[in-house]
Amino acid sequence: MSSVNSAEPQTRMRSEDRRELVLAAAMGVFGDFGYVGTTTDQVAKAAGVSQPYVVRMFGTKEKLFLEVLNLALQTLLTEFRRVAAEDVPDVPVHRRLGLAYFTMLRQHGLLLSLMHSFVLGSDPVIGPAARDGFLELYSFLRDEVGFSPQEAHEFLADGMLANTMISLRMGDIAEPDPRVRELLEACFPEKVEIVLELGKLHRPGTR
Amino acid sequence: MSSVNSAEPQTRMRSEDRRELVLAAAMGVFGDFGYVGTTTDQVAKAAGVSQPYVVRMFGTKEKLFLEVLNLALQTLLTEFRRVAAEDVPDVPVHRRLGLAYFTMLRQHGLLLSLMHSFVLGSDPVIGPAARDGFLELYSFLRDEVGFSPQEAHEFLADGMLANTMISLRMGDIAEPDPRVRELLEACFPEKVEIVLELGKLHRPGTR
DNA sequence: GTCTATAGGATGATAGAC
DNA sequence: GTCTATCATCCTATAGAC
Repeated sequence: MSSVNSAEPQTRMRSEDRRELVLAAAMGVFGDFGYVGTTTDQVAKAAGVSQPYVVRMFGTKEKLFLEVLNLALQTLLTEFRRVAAEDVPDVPVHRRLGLAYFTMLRQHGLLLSLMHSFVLGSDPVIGPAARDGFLELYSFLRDEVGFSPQEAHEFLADGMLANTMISLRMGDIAEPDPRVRELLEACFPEKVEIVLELGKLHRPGTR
Repeated sequence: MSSVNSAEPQTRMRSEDRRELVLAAAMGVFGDFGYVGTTTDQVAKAAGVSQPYVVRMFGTKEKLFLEVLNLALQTLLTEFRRVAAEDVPDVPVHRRLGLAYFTMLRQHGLLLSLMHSFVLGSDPVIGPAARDGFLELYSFLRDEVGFSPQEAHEFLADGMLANTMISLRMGDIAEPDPRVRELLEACFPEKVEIVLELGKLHRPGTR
């Protein structure tokens, strides 16, 4: 109810801003360690606030994850919509979406958090949310992009394979196996470097 | 060092047998809840032994998971090898392997445990093991089956999509959305029923 | 809006008996 | 080979001050 006093110390922010900040941090941490593997304290540290404050803002860790999920999915869809609407001759939608997908990998944790939710189908709360999200994505491909069921199938399959290999940190430098490169080359020509780079960047510290 | 006394009570087993029993139970539980989400006590209950005994047998929860992983991968490869060796005219290897994959879904937790490991790339111990496993699978497809990189790509992509949708419990009855069926139909014609059934069967109790 | 202190509830692992 | 008892740790969430 009180308006923001601009003379306050900088550590004080409008709650909207702090919320976004914490959400972004949470997305990164959840992406690295998964829902169960993530501690509200890790999120707090990543956001530069105290652990109880994180809980205070979102109620529970579960609700925080659900918000992250929602944010990730909406961001993905928004970007897809933007790209799909562009009218680029010579480059089919299919390909534009694929490129956009790899661009999203730069948003730390976005696709990884989604992937982690997909694996939580057995959870009574997160499971239904994850299923809804997956279906929303499918419906987008069918209704808005105009993909046939088969086109959607192929697009999703490639997406899940990409997610898996990013989650696996296939680019981890500890793996000099030439097979890694061949595998990535076969799966995502032109995008090998991105995956390899992410394998290095996304190396979180030991818990 | 002592030989088994057959007069012992039935609750006493040869350690090899008990080991296999616990491993099988662990595979199921890990498949449902993931590595972090699984409790050694859940495994113990599923196997009908005490929690400390589970730890005693495998040292740590981490080592137990690594053994489950290894077992799952070897079982999968063994089955693939068997099927690939068959000489069935009119049915290409590609298709035989695909069918075998869905057959493996019956082994509770086998593919799900593998999937959960793939998502743990950031873990300093499980990550490398998971990467090795994935590469072993890829090498099998290339070297033993004779797939081209592109064929391997497609096979793996479909596999990961299948894993994802099984993990998501897409067949959950709480989701009567007709879209679910269309999606499954598009992705895995002929295998829709299996996926739906598993969505129902694999509903674990609340934790 | 944000923090410190802390309660309360798991959970992995150890000790030691049978 | 298997169990009971139990410790030590960690982690979510609450209470309450500033």
